Amino acid sequence: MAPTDVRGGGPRTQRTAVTAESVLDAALTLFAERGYHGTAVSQIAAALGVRTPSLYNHMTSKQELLETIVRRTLDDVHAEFDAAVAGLDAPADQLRAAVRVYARRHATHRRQALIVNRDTTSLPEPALSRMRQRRRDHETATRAVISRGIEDGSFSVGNAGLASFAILEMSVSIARWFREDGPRTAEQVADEYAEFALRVVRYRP
Amino acid sequence: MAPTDVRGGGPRTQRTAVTAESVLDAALTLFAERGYHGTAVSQIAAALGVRTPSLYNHMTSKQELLETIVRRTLDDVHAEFDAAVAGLDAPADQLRAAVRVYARRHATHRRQALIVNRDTTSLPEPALSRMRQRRRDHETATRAVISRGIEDGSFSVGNAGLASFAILEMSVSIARWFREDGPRTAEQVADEYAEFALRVVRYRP
DNA sequence: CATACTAGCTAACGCTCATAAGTTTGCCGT
DNA sequence: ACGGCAAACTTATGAGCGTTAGCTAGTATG
Repeated sequence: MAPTDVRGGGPRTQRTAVTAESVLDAALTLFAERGYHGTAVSQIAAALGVRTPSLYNHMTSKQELLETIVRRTLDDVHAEFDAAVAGLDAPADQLRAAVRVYARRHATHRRQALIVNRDTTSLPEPALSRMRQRRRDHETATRAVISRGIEDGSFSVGNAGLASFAILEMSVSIARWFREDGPRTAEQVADEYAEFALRVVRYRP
Repeated sequence: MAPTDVRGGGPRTQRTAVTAESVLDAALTLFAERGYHGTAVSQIAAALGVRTPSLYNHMTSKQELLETIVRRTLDDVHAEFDAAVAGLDAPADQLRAAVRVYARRHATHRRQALIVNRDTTSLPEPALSRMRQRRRDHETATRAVISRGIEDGSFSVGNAGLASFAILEMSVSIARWFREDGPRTAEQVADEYAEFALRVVRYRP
C-alpha cells in the first residue's frame, strides 16, 4: 500500500521533519479549531503523520504546549503595542496605532487569538495568574492612552475603562470572522477598526 | 458526621430539590467557568450534592444540556431583538434599542453568553449548523438596520457588515468583565454601549 | 395496607486520555 | 565499517470519562 515503508523505528526520511515548532504549529491549528480540552494529543500526532508517543520527543506535555502558545502571543502583543506607540505623542495617534496593530494581529494570527481568548483559563496556576496579569497590563496601557486623550480634550467619552474594553474586544472578535481570501486585507480591516476606535472615544482634532 | 442520614436510597428530604432546571443551572455555571469539555458530569453532580448517576433521572445526556442552553439563549436573543425594534421606524432608534437589549443581556446573562460563544462549536451536527444559522440571522438583521441607516443618510460608515460585527462583538465581550456588584448597573452599561454603536456608524440626527 | 412511582444509591462497563518504558531503525561522524 | 544518537515505533498503565443496570427507600395513590 504505502509507497515507502513508513512503519518501524528510525527517523523519517520521506516526510517533512517533525520538530518542536511543527508540533506547536499543529497544536495551534487544532486547539484553535476544537479548543484545548477538545483536542486529544493523538490528534496532534495524526496531523503530523506520527504515532502519539513520538510527540514526546519534541515536547514535554500538552499543558506546556498551551502555555507556550499563550505566553508567546501575549509577549508579541506587548511588543507590538510598545513599538506602535513609541515616538508618538498625541493620544489620538497612539490610540490609532495601538488599535491598528492589535486589530491587524487578530486577522493575521487568528489561531493564536482564538486560543488565548478561549483557553487561557485552562492553564494551571501560577501560569494562569501570570497570563491574566499580562492581559490586564495591555488593557491598562490602552486605557491610559484614552485617559490622556480625555484630559487634553481630544477625546470625549464618559469612562475610559468602558471604552478601552469595547475597543479591544471588538478587535479581538476579528479573529472570529476574518478570512485571508476574503474581500478585505488585514491592513484594510485594521485601518477601519482604528477608525471605529477613534469614533468610540469621540475624537475631535 | 452528617446531621441527617444523607446516604442510602430514597429521595432527599432536607436538601433543595434536584430538578431538570437545577441541573441546567449548575451546568450553566460550570460550563461558563471551565468550558464544556473542561467540565465533568461528576462536577455538576457534586455541585448539586448528588452522585453522578442520579443526574440521569433529570437529563438524558451531557450534550443535550449544552444544546438546551444554546438553543434557549439564541431563542431569547431573537425574541428580544424583535421586541426591541418593533414599533420603531428610524434606523437610529432601532439600532439603539437592539444594541441596548443585546448589551444588557450580556451583562445579566453572562453564563449563557460565555457558553454560547465558547462552546457552540462543541455541538454535534446537525445542531451546530442550526445554531450557527440562528446566530447569522441575528447578525444579518442587525446589519440590515445599519444598511437602512446608510441609505437614508442618518449613518455614515463604509461597510455595514464590518460595523455590525464590531458592534455586536463589543457587546458580547461585556460578559467577560461585567460584575453585578460593580460600579455600573447592566442598564447603564447597555446605554453606554448603545451610544458607542451609534458613534461607530457615525449617526448624525 | 398494598402498589406504583420517584429519585436517590452502588457497581460496573467500555472508552479514551495523557504519559511512560523499553525497543528498533537508519543516518552521521569517526 | 561501526558505534552512537535521534527519532520513530509498540506496548502498557492508571486515571477519568460518560453512561447503563440494577437496587432501595421513601412518598403518594388506590
